Amino acid sequence: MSHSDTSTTERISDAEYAVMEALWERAPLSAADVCKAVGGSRDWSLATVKTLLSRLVSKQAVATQPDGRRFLYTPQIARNDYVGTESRRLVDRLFGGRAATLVAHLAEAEALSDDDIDEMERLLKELRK
Amino acid sequence: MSHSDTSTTERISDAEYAVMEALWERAPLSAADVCKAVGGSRDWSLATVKTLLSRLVSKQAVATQPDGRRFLYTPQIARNDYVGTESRRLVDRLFGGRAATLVAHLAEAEALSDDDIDEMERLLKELRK
DNA sequence: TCGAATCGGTTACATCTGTAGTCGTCAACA
DNA sequence: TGTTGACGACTACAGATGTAACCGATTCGA
Repeated sequence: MSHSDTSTTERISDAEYAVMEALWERAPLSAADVCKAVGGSRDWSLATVKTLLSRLVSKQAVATQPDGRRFLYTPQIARNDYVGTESRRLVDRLFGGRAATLVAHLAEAEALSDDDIDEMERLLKELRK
Repeated sequence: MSHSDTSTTERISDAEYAVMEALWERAPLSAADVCKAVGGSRDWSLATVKTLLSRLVSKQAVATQPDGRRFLYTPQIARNDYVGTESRRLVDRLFGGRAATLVAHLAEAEALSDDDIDEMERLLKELRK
């Protein structure tokens, strides 16, 4: 585990993840802000958002910072770390750890755009350097 | 959705997935067989395996076929379809649908072996054809 | 200053998930 | 032929998850 130990890896649920997205996007937010921010994708009541936020706080995935009346919430885990962990999980689970197999599946499913292909080639060239 | 509509996409849980793995591997199996087959990774009682199997049956992810005394279970959804759907889910959720971004993350996390890189390059060359 | 709008915290509750025990049945063995 | 196993079906139950109402405190507008 060479990287910064990724904190106490408590799983983040789907709904919780949507909240994290909002937080990663727009720095420190109040519960109401988050509610508005995710309003597009999910139609949650403020109460729901507050529940998700407290759960994330217990999981130490976000930290609170008092701001007079209310709290401002800030992600405690980097989006990069989370995304990395999740990707790895999937690759391990579904493809025996072989990322190439994942790509093969996406390819077979025609799930790759020309841009995707271009970018991946660029990436691989970079890696090979 | 060009492929055979992937059935009523009921989510398959982690534990259920382990059972599916066994079934995908060794064709039609009895509950006891499955129990033995997954014995390596998970240490489940036969009862647990039976519960998971019935849930999978309700979800129409596996079908039963009477074999005298017992049932034989067979996957109803192709491993390829499942894996494809899950990969797509992840890419959509975490990378805004851009598979290249996934690869970028795996790369950054040094999660790609040389073999992975080789194979991906081969794949991409193939796709570009 | 008094009521309305906010806040965070607490409680609620149905569903899903992981894990397993119990029950009725039927078949095979003794 | 009666007993013991093996089976599937049903039941159980704690923890996670999705979704939200209620409550007490506070602040802000009238």
